[in-house]
Amino acid sequence: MALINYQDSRPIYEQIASHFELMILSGVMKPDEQLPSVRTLAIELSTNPNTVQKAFTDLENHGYIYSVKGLGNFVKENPALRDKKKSELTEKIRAVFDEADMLGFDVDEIIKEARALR
Amino acid sequence: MALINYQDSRPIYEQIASHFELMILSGVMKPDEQLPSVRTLAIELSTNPNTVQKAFTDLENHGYIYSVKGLGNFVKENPALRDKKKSELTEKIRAVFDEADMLGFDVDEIIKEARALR
DNA sequence: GTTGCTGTATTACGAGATATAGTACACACT
DNA sequence: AGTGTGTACTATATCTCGTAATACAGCAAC
Repeated sequence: MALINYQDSRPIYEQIASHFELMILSGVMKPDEQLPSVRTLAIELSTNPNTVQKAFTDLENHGYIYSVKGLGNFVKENPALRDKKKSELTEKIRAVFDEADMLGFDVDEIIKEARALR
Repeated sequence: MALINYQDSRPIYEQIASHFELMILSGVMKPDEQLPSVRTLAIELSTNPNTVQKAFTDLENHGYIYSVKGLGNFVKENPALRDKKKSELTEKIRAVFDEADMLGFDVDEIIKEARALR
């Protein structure tokens, strides 16, 4: 699994956070499951412990994980997060629909083409 | 029309470029119509001429406008741009569909909800 | 030709984000 | 005690974004 991509313009800490966000929301990582330690992951990704820590701090602030000093970071039980994520995706779609409308594109056609690409 | 929004995290030059991109693609601004001068617009937006110029340079590089030294910047005739923009919107939608799939969300339901928001 | 508008180029500076590096301390388990 | 964990802090470097000032070049109207 390519956790981060150096060609990606997004900051490394954000890519790390996104990765675990996906793992948690999709259920691949279960509640109370331990995340890799900041030092371990930093070595694995050839990056810096501080960068990993920033990703973990962000995840904690968003309710995805909790941390125990001396023990590690763990997946947090938080069912509401799935609904929140779904709302975010819906809003993202709505914004694109709006833009398509403003430009006079047929939204149904765009949906159809997007599906054909998969 | 609020051309730029200081609450928006996007850089000012990008917001300016997006604004005129929309004006041009939607047909509100016609081919050979003149854009405001870099100095005028800079004053109007309480920003710097260099910031406006960066937006205009980007627009020129993307084929939206052409510039004549001593005269100004003008909308370029370029019908292919609409197709390009449509492809971009389609790709954006496709990416969200993919993410929704990965998380086990029902794409049809998200589409329905997105439409209900408008 | 002068004036006044336009675009363009260049340099400099500052603030903030991103990332690295090193060090230190606190806590938990064995 | 030793090891691995999270956390905090400082310092440094680089890049982006934006501002600022200046200079030069081209077009049009007088």
